Amino acid sequence: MPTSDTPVRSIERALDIMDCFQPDRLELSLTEIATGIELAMSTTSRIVATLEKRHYLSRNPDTQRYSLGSRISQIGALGLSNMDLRRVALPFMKELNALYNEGVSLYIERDNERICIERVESTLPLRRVINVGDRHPLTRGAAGRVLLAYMPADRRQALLSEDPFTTEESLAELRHGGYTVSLGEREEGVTSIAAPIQDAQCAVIAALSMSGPSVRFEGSGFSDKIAKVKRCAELISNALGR
Amino acid sequence: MPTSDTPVRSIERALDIMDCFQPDRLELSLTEIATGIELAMSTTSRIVATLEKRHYLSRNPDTQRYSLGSRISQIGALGLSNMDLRRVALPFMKELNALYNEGVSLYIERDNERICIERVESTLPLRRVINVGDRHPLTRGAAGRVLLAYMPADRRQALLSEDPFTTEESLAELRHGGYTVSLGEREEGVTSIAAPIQDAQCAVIAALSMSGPSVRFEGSGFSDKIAKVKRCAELISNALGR
DNA sequence: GCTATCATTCCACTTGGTGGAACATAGTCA
DNA sequence: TGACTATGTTCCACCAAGTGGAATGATAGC
Repeated sequence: MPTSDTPVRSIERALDIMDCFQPDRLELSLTEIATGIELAMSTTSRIVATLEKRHYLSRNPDTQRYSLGSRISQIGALGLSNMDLRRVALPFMKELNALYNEGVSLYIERDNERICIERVESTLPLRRVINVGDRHPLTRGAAGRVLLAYMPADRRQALLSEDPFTTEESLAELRHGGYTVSLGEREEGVTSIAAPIQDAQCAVIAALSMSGPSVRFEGSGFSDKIAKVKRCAELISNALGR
Repeated sequence: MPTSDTPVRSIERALDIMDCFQPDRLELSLTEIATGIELAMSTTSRIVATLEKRHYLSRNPDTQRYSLGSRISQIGALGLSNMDLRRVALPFMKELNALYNEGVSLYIERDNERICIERVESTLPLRRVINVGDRHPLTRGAAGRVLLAYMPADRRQALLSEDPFTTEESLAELRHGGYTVSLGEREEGVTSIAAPIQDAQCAVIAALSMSGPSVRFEGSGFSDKIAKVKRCAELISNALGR
């Protein structure tokens, strides 16, 4: 944190209020909250009302007591699913990046597209630039194909009918081989290798991809790169509890 | 919200910042945040620094970009597991309460004790008062016995060796019958009937209990009450996806 | 080396945020 | 049934917390 600054007091007080709620103190009265954070009732009331308005707290109409609101669950779900996945995956991604100095990225499926949620870039001047938050179709590109391969069949078929670039045969092959390769499908001159990442229930929740200029992927080292990408995805899956 | 009050502006701004993060915008620069909430860079920097200090946001040291912090996951988990269970259970609990006008409560296990996370009280003057947040042992009382019965055997045996009031035989009987009864075990003159609540994976995650003065539980209607408590617990389990 | 952009720090200004007091409501008890 | 207590709401005078513009620093790209 910037050294010259001090935290915003009102915001700290609001966070103090949210921190009052614990596994054994899921519901609190206004007085309990005020006592817990050692503030005047009027001050507490105003801050609590602000949090309630924004659904960070909710008030039980029967007991008039407060508990954490639905917005907490929403942003918590946002944090839990993707934050932990990214945090677990990042060290492995960095290792893979260090091996070849090529871009390594992590994709999940959202709204029938894939989204990059983490990436480690190449430091070489010629590189495939990828940004966290970038959205791409599922039907084109190696990482998209991985996510597509493990989708429910009806959803997959709907997407393939819209863009029949990939076939069910090649997706079956992917599931069998545990990886796929894209040669310039989305970007001319770019090669990508992608493999599935599984969670503790063996569900495919993400795709790991390594990509870069095709000129650097040609030659005898290609199958070594494939093996390393698959291995990296396996290591991430194991770290997630598979 | 109290009508005369206005929300605390600084707090709303902090919440606005947290609301900037979306499934496809997991990581944002300071400028992106400032643009998103239409505030000066200096103001944004100060608010962001406050949230970062409290781990509601975290800064990627490599990219200098922000994402939701670990504290979000923590309080989100607090909300998700118990909030949803309570919300799902409450309508059924109210129905059971309306049938007999006796106290109905919901318990989960935490740290080898049971905690009340929701309750609907009787309106009769003579009633067994129960408060959300109350903690009780697992070895005494109907709801505790339910949670005990479905614990891992080693943990259960450790608790039974400390307080051998209940036996493995009676717990086996409970598992077979799907309910248990307490006649004044924790409170003289109080009777409780409890049944297990299961989640989508059939794991017992909570105990439903109906309790009140023993004088109102005596007589021919008792087995009717038992059946209704079991049924209520089943309905809740089904609503949770079992 | 220069430029543009992003981020940090500083500080004068003002109004947002404060808490005490008054008031309202509900529950308890003799 | 009235007095008392506890909880929660509303009001408002006061002041310092919070603000944003300006200056400065850092970094990346050309």
